[in-house]
Amino acid sequence: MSKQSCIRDVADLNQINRCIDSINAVESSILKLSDILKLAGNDVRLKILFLLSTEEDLCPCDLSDILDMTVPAVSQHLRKLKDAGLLGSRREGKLIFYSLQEPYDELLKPLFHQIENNTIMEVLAA
Amino acid sequence: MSKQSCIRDVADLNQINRCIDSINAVESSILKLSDILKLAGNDVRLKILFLLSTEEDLCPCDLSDILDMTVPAVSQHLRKLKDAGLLGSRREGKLIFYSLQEPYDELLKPLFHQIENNTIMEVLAA
DNA sequence: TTTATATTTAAGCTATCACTTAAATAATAA
DNA sequence: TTATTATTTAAGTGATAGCTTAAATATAAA
Repeated sequence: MSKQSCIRDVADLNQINRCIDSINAVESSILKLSDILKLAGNDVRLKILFLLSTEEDLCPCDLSDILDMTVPAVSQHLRKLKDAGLLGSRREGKLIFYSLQEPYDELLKPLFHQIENNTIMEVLAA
Repeated sequence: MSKQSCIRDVADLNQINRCIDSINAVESSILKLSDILKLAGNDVRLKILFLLSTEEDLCPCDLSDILDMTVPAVSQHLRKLKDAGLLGSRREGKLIFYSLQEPYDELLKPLFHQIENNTIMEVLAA
């Protein structure tokens, strides 16, 4: 309210206050979800997440081949996903295998479902 | 394959080729979805989308009050969402009302569901 | 130990993001 | 017309993203 305010007399104050309350009630969820979506909102990372939704686990070296990117570039994406808790990792000798963490699997499933069914492209066409 | 290749002999070439094929099959869907998620991966825009999933429509002036932001800042977010086709707009005199476009409503519904149920925060706690 | 492999980290660079303020545009009212 | 209100657009700025290359770290094999 501080910076400015709608001054037109047709403004629906009920609606505005309802919206303010609505946002207040979910503020922290929104912040958390937008952080997750920010990570998923990059084609390289979305590919990694998508692959790990079906593959048990993958190492940076594999992903570098699959995505046709340098290993450091892949590694830096993996780090972000791991820092946010979306991925876990396990060492096996010289290799480090990354896998999708359970709860995020659930969260992302509906989106991946749309990818596999190419529903997204239908949306695009509409 | 160009830049480098896994040279370890334990590399699962079957898995790598399966992944390459898998990504190729959904490449365009991934690109489209990551663009959408990039837009949703910002707390201001996610709030706008969330509000418009329940409110019929809202104008920049209302959103400026609700989100406590300057009108130009709101307007620039709305522009991005509209350019991507997530929002539509309708003029009514001096006011311009933005609303969520149908197919994206469907796409985002599962995410908003998680917000409303605070499932996200449970994930966070896990 | 030395060597090789896998991965991470660091530094640098360009592009993009999200805001700010000021100016431009559009519609209405006086 | 002029003035007011709603919105957009534009220019400028500091912060961040995502890559590159080079160097550091970690494990295992010779």
